[in-house]
Amino acid sequence: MKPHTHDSRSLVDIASIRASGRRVTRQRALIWDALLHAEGRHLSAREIARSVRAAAPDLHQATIYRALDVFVEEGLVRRSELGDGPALFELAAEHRHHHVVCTTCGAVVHVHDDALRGALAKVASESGYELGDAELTFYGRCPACSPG
Amino acid sequence: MKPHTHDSRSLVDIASIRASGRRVTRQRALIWDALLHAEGRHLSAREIARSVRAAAPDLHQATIYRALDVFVEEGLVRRSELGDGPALFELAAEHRHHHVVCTTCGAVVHVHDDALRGALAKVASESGYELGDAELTFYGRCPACSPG
DNA sequence: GTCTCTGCAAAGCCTTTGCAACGCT
DNA sequence: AGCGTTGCAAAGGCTTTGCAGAGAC
Repeated sequence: MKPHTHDSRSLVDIASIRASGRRVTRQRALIWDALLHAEGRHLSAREIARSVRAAAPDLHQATIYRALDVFVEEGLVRRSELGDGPALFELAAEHRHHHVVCTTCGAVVHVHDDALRGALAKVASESGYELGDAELTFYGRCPACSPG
Repeated sequence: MKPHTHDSRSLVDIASIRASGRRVTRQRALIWDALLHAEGRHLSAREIARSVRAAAPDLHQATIYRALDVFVEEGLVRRSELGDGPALFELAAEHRHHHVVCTTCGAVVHVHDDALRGALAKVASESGYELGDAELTFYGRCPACSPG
C-alpha cells in the first residue's frame, strides 16, 4: 500500500458509477486499483493488463478497454493521446493540469493549469472556439535528454 | 540553429532532399503537390492517396507513408496527431503555429505562435524541458458546434 | 551501374465489436 | 431475476515491413 499524500481532495470512489446503473465488478475494481497505484504515472491499456495479470490472468484486454471507456464517460479517468503510441490513462481526481512529453525518452511531467490560463483565454478569443476543458500537450526535451 | 530571421515565404523545394542522397521520384513529386495544393489544410495519408489517384492510380499507400516519412525527416513536412484519427500532414514552410481542433466536427484552425510565447516560456521554466519547437493542440468546440 | 525507391502483400499495433455465458445488484 | 458485463475470437483502421523489380542519379 502506498501512504497518503497531502492531497486534500477526497479520493474518488469507483462505486460512484453505480449511480448510472453501471456495475462494480471484480475486473473493474482491479483496473481501478492499477490506476490508483500508478502514482501520477500515465498507464496504457497494456500496462494495466500487465498490472492486473497476477490477480486475474484471464482478464481480457477488451475488458480493460471497455472499463476505461466507462470510467472516462463517468468522468473518473482521463484519456490522453501523448505522442505516437497507445492512449494513456490516469485518474481524473487530481487538479487540472497539462502534459509535457519528452520526445526522446517519452517522460511525462505535469504543469499546473495556472501557467496557461491566460494563454487559453487568448487562444479561445482568437479562434472563436470554446475551450472549456482544454488540456494541452507540450513536446520537448527533458533535462536528461537535453544536449549540452 | 537557424540564422534566418524570417524567411519571406520562399517556397521550400522538394529537390532539396537530393542533398541527402534521396531521390525525387514521380510519386514523391505528386505527393508533394498534394500537400502544396492543400492550402493550409491538413491532409491524412488517405486524403493524399485520393488526391494523387487520378494522376497515378497505382501509387500505393505504402509509398505515401514512406514519402511522408522522408519529408518529415528532411524537415519539409510536419506531422500532427490531432485527435483519434489518422495522422495529418502539412508543409512545414509556413510560420510556426498551433492547432485548435473541434471535438465535435473535427475542424482545425491555426493560432499564431505569438499568443503563446509567454506561456511556452513559463512551461519551459516550470518543467525544465526544452521546448524549442513545441507545437500545441487545443481541443474545444468551434462556433458552429457550440451549443446555444 | 549503383543504390534508392516502388508496388505488392502480408503483418503489425492498438482498439472495437458480436455473441453467449456470467455475475452484480 | 434482470440486465449490465465478461471472455473470446474476429475484424477494424492505420501504419510498417520484406522482397524483387523498376527507376533516379
